[in-house]
Amino acid sequence: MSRYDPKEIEEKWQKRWRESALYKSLEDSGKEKSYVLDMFPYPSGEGLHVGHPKGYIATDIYSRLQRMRGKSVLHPMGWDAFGLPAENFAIKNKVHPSAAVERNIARYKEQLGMIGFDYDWSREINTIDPGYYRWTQWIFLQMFKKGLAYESNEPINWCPQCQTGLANEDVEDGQCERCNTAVEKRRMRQWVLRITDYADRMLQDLEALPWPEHIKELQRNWIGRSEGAEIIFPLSGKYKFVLLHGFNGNPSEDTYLWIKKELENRGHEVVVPELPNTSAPTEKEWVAAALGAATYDKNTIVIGHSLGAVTAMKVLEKLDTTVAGLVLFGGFCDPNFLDKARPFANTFSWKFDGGKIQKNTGRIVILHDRNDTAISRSQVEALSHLLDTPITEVVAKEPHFEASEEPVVIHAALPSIKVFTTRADTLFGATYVVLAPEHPLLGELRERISNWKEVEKYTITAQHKTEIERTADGKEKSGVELKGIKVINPATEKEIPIFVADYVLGGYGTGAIMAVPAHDERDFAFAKKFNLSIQEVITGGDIEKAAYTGPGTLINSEHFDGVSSEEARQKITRSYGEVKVSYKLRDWVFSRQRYWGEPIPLIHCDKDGWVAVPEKDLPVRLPEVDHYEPTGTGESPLSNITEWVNTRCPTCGGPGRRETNTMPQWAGSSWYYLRFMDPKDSAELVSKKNEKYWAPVDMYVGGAEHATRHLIYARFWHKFLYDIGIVTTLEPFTHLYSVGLILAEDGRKMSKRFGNVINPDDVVMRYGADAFRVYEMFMGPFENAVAWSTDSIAGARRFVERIWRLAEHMGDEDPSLEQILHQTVKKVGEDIEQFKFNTAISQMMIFLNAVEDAGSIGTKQFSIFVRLIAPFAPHLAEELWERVGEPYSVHRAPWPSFEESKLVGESVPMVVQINGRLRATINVPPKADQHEFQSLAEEAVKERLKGVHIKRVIVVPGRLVNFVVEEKS
RNA sequence: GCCGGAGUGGCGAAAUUGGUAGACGCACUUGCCUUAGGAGCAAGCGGGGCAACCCAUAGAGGUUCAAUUCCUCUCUCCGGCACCA
Repeated sequence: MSRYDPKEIEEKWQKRWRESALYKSLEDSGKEKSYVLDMFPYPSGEGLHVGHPKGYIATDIYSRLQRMRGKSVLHPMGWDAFGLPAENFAIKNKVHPSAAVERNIARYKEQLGMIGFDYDWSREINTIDPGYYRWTQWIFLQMFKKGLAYESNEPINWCPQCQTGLANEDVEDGQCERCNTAVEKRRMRQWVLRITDYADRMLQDLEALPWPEHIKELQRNWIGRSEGAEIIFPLSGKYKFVLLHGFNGNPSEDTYLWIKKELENRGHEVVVPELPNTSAPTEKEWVAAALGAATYDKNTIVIGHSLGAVTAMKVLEKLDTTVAGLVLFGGFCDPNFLDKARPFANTFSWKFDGGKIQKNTGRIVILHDRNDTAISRSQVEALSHLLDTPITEVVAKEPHFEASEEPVVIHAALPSIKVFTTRADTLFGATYVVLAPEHPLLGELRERISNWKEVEKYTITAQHKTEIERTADGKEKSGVELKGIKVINPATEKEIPIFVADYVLGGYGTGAIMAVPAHDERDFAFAKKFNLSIQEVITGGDIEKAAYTGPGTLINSEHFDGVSSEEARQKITRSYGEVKVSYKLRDWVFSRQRYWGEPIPLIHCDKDGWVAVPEKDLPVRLPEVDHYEPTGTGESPLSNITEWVNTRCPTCGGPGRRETNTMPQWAGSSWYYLRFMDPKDSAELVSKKNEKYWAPVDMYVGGAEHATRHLIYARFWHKFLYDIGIVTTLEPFTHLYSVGLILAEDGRKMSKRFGNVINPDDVVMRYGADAFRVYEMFMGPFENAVAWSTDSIAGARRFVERIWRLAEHMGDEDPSLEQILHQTVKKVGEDIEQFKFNTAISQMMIFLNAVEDAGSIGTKQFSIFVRLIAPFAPHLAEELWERVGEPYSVHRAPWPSFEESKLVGESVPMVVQINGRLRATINVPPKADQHEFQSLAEEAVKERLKGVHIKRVIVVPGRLVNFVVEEKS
């Protein structure tokens, strides 16, 4: 037999596999399917190092086993080529990203090709392909249409190095995950995806997933659900309310009477003027009547319902003074109603001076009833835009707030601070309230805050701090009291002070907390520093020394005294607040101010606002440009391409401007696994038929670093696609393993920087692909991080060569090998299923040792063994398969089966113990009965049992006999 | 600080309804073969002891005839989150 020459046989079989399309995936085979997937790479300029293929080898072995088990296998590969890594590489090397990507992909394919993977390359996809990103854009549009994509101006993370906004998930320790630059907070226009709407479902469905526990735990922590209560702390002070009724209304309607009574009960003054000619109102008459009915000053809050809201705005336009608040419920600023036209469309002017209204008003509230029958969403959005005020969406008791009681209006009318707490039981101990520096109420109350300058300075400083500075300042608390205003603790009814402090985060809960210094460590530190009162309300600690955060019994809490904190939490929530759930997960900031990404398919029209690009016009192609460097201004480089930006509004045909931000790196990878099922389909994202056949991914393998990014995003998109009927499974990935890192021989991470990178090409050249594959799988448990060892790979090569030489020792079937062969068949199959490749290989080594001891192996036995090794060393196995005269290909040969009866031999070793200590090992027939085992054991240790008293005998059939003895006295 | 996971020879590790601790491999030692070997073959390889045996799975306790495995406490390492109310 010839010398083992891996290069020769590997090239030979790789060519043959390619030419015979051996690994082509078919959906109409009538077979059971198995979808095995690797997290597809972004093709970086550095090429692969030996760590990258580890996961690919595992899926390759797994998918080959599935194929031999008679399944129809989908094991595809593609490229995640949009995003910062590719773009930064291109900028650095002064090439166009698309050219760089093309070059890098060619290199990757060459490297992957050498290792002998069973990918079906006819299904290759690339996220930068317009035929692909057309569907990425399409998914975004479906989200936009469902209100899951929204425009926001909240402060977000900004990386000054990459010059783009980032999602929460892209920030690690306050640094940009890509370039480790400290991120800043920056207020800018963004598209944001409402991933938090799916938080609960993602959490719930996680439970049943058979994923590794550590990955599930990472996701749970990242989503960070906590149940608590929202409690309203009203601002102290008395107001005069002017309540303006609507079209066809009058002051004695139940709704208005009820609102009036509720406010008066709280000690406020309420005026409800009767507006004239209510079935044929005119702006002139109504505004005059409203102005004449009351004096307006800084203690006035104007409430307007429906047309009364329009009147209220007109009133405010005319005032020279500032009022405390403006509350609009069922309001609008154009007469395009959902249901029917109304006669005042022409008797009111629909021009408003939004700036003036804002200037004349402290606090503006726009209440919109989700079920309103007259007011459309776009009408409220226009109103929101006019007054630069977010919409407060609620569900009224009756549509358009027409029930006899509408508590949401009272809540909105009274200036108050809503806090989120998980410790409602400590409400009586809340001695102050703290707002986050971003809290909108600060600006709204500026007229009434006597130290506004100081407060403003603090908030600006706090918001300009980077996350690193904010946490580096550490546990040292800072903050400023809002002088001149106070809130009322709803439980104690006492006035308590309000602070602004950056230990309260704007993005979490309501951005405001009730501070309970006696029972919260942070509040305790803050109260000590500012000398605030500390009120103990839970027994069990010593609040002189420290906050007590444990459970206990309530004290100083009026009629709740004596109740356990557990129980009080529910009771107090019920009395003073409502149950609420908060998440650490933030909505997904989805815009990037960079060139190399999918254009967001929206057009802005002055008349219609943001309009979706019609589906027939997708994809919105990324324009070819010479200069694509980031602008740094917060605008995407695309904004400079006027001929691309300027377009027509798809709705009205008027002038429109394209959205110039692009999508983040994670967009294309959030659904790519679906496209592999049907990569060429131009009519559908994925055809119903193919989705039904292949989905979900049965086995998914990739790095653990994706647990809180890609795997969260993909699960979110999948659930959305489920909701709109594109996919039929609740989860995208059934089984998941995270691949353990391969470290360099020096124990550090492999990196160009350290000069310790090992290149797979060199390893394959020297040891062969099969030895390389076996070595990587034998290094240790799949999920462990292990250091590369050149010494050890020689062992893998030795193993491969010993198998090669086995072909020289073919003879008659050797019955002595039967038992161990069947054991090996069983173990290798089971271990591959469980990703325990290291023990599968060790079992094959044990078998090989046994064959060498026996001196020869039968042809049939050899053919079984070749099939076992085929997933691990596919080239070697194919060559040996051919040499023993079996028909092409071993990779389509049936996986061997084992016989239960052959797993056990004529005799089995059994342990004999005395007092639990090993005293003999004997061979016994496996099927003997208890007494036989015992007497055989007794015989073996006869001498030792002389002169002792046997108290007890434990017999584990076929395994062990233990004599419990004591010295005869 | 909180939440996960782990700790077994010189090294990677194996061993689960509790039942021979260290399989398999690397490195190492000795010998054989060889002009030569980064090849092959044979033997050895946790510690102590001439031996019978004894000790040993991070440490301490416990349950059990029997514990790497179950329970309690402590220590160390890795990963994640981190002022999340």
